[in-house]
Amino acid sequence: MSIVEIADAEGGISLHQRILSDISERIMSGAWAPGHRIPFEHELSAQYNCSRMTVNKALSQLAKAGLIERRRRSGSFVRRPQSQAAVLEIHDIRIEVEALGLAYRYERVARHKRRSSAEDRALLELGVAGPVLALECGHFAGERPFAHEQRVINLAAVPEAADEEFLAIAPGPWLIGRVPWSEAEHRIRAVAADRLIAAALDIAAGAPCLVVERRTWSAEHPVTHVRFTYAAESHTLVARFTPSQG
Amino acid sequence: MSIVEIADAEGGISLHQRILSDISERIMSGAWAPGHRIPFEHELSAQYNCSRMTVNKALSQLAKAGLIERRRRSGSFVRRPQSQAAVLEIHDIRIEVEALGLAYRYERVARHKRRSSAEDRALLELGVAGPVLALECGHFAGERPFAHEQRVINLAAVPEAADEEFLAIAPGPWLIGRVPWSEAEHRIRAVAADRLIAAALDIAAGAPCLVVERRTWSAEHPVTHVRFTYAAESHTLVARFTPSQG
DNA sequence: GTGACGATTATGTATATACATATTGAAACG
DNA sequence: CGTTTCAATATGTATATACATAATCGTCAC
Repeated sequence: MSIVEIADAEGGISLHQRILSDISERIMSGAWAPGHRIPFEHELSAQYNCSRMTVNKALSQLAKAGLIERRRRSGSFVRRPQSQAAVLEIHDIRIEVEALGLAYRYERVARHKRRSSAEDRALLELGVAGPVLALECGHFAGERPFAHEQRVINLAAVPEAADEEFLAIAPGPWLIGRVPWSEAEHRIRAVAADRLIAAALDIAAGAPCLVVERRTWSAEHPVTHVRFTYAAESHTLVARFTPSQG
Repeated sequence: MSIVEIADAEGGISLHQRILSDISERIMSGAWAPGHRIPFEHELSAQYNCSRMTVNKALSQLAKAGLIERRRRSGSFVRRPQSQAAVLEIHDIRIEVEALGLAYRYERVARHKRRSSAEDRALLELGVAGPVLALECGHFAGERPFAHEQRVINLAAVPEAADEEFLAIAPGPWLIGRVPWSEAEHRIRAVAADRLIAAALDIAAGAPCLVVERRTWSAEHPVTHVRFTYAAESHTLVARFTPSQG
């Protein structure tokens, strides 16, 4: 939960949330500039006529969200937000397509079980060779191709995947909920469609495409690498951010 | 012997953090699957031989982080990860170029002060007409164009910008630190280079480009809209996500 | 049966209190 | 004069307690 969300809920809510939103309001508006020392806990507890614990709860949350910095014996100070971090939501393609009011269709194009090639190992950042499942899938919005999916699953990490054909269910939704993932990395870039992608998306070769690659780890073990390719017009990623590092 | 002394001897960190990490460990590893009911506060406080408040602090943080869901009278349950959100870090272009080991150069191409056009108001999501500053800038890595910047600044929100030529400093760094921003939105997509962009980036017209658009607000007021266009090969956005531990 | 109602239970919030810890500034001392 | 020591102070963590709130369960009257 971001500070803004916390701050937004200003209605009939708990006292420590009110204190939190009051303070974040003053920081956001610039009334308390970076470096400003905010009142001590005992001052705020006097102002709000509450215990120090209640103030402490609010200030601790502000500190964890990165809005303020706390120093023993010195007090709490407004921080300047430094890293521009955006929260990028990546939705299920089915949801995305249906949100556009179009019929979603999924199609498994190809499925190969094999020992990992050097390329597979590079994609998965896998040290040793082992069995992998390579998948190629199409996602359609109405009759038009929406996205093309190329995926490699590390069967050492997800052995159950070897028995799944992925004809009815896409590998993304299948993996979610089955494999608890601990880390993920996205790479987003623009590319020109090669012949394979052009055919799959029914666009001209060389046309611009948005590529989203995702690598997922579960407890240090590489799970899967997936590359989604979207035709340029069909897709925009939207990310929102607030100055907090919540 | 106090609880604090025990905790200090075992981990060095605080007790509620230890409880928090113990639980999130079990969730991540899959030992506690989604839907699993985690022990009640009073059970955990007995297990850890601490007060309910300490357990409550840990569980509240897990709930805020989205790892568990709490229901009165029923208990706390492991949640299924639903929205795949990634933290997308967007760096200063200078930093980015210099990280590649290349010399950074900035160039202001054009600067116009004008009343906002309908297009400007659409970009800024501005209701009423008012003065804006339109800028066009080039960012270079070595001798090669790296990114092209097209920006509109709402002079009603940032009047000081009217007196700045932006010849020596890029508008991005200038704005950061001067305007406390409260919210921003990114849109990321792939486009084919039009003639203007092709000339600016020294690529062929129609070549794929990555476009990052950013809109910034400060306390409900639109501040700026900026569009960065990168040649496809020159740029990849990277986003990482680790389920947080509150 | 079934609907009303109260008991039970788990979480949510807040309190007063206590002691730990880090840091600052000033006093004491060699 | 410089260094050490110590007290003051603000935050950090934990406790025991209290009452509020929401949801669920069982009982009892109708």
